[in-house]
Amino acid sequence: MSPNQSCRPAPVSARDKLLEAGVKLVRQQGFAGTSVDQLCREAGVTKGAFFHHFASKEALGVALADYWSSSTGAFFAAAPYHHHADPAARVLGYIDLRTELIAGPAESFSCVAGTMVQEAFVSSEPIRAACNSSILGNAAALEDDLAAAIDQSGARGVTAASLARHIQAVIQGAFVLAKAGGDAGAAAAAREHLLHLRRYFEMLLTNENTRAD
Amino acid sequence: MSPNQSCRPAPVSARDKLLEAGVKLVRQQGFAGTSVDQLCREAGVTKGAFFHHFASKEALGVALADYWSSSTGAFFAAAPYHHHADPAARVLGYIDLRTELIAGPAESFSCVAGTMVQEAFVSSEPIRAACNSSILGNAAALEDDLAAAIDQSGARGVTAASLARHIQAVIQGAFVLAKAGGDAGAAAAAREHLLHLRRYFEMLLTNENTRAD
DNA sequence: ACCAACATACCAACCAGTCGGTATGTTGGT
DNA sequence: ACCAACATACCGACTGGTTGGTATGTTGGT
Repeated sequence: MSPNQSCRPAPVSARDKLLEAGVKLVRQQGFAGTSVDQLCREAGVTKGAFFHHFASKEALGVALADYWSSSTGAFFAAAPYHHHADPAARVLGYIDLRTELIAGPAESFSCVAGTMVQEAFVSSEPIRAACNSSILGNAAALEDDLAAAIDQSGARGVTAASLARHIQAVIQGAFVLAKAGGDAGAAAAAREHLLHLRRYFEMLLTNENTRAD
Repeated sequence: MSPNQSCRPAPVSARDKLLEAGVKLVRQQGFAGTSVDQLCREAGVTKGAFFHHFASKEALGVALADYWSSSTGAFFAAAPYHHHADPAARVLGYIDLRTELIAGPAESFSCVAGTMVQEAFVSSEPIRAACNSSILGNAAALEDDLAAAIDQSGARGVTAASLARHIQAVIQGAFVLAKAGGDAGAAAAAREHLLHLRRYFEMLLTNENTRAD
């Protein structure tokens, strides 16, 4: 869940500017660590505009998760990995695309929903639910391909839903360790986790042992 | 990194009480979302005591990561999985132990360092470094066993250091998704990610193909 | 007598949220 | 073509409560 800033159109309305500011600031400082005033300053709008568009700071959090969902969802839906004929190749193509997207400092490739939910899952049920939908939405987009790949390879003991969620878990974990590691080599280290994930899926979905039965 | 509350001795000094309060509150609300007043209330001490023991809120964050490091480090060092003769069995034993520790609501098994670093990795370099040490400390404790297991199995293309860090990444990712998923079934879903991790390691370290060369 | 370990009282800055107001449409009756 | 009625988008000063942090005690062990 991290197509970077440049692939979204420049925001025009105050609402869009606030959401873009939210993406940037929440990635850097988290949700609680970002004040409404800061968001307004970053967006270049006033507090009046903020509370005209959002009933509360929490409401912006929910809207931010939804905004994140739809912009990343659109990005992956349009990606070329869907064109592979083989379903396993489509799954590996997705993992490769996610790997390529990891570059630069952690705050430029990490996930807004994953960051927000860590702080808000107890204190705000609406934010928790919105972040869950965002992450699960990314997972759901892979389930059909995974189901077909499992079917084709004859892999046993795994379900498409579980594998789809696992991909998201590894990505989120890679983001956490990248943040912890600091700027130098954060992206390279994060990519390595996706490489392990890829190897797991290769063994699971294209191994001759499981394919044979 | 989550031996639960009950396995630590009851805190006596105000400093220890504050650190225990920090574990509980940061897990639930994150670092920025937890105020000094709240920490004092939870610990049953006054603000004077807080600033007697910690120069600032940031200093408590650093101390909290260190406290978390040493208490979890001691827990895993004493765990019985070390007694397996086979190094691969020791690695799988660690993963199994981590799996067993996942139970109840997410705030009772999630990682303080992983939660803190998500918010603080830009705004506080000392906290970022302390959290990184905490996570890497857990990884380092596994490296010798992993190196031996790789050596024994003949697995190629992986290093002990990279695999050790990958285990921590999957654990952190499982925590993020557990928080997002909400109370119902959060633990069971998180355990499933460790099952995928276990399967990866089984294939990598005990597979006849790689073992044969 | 001294000092670490606390407690109490307080402060300036900042917080989320409110409110009265303005500028710029849009709509529908005549 | 005109205008009253209403809607939308935004402004920025303001408020009451909270924030991290400080200054000044008090207490009990040695």
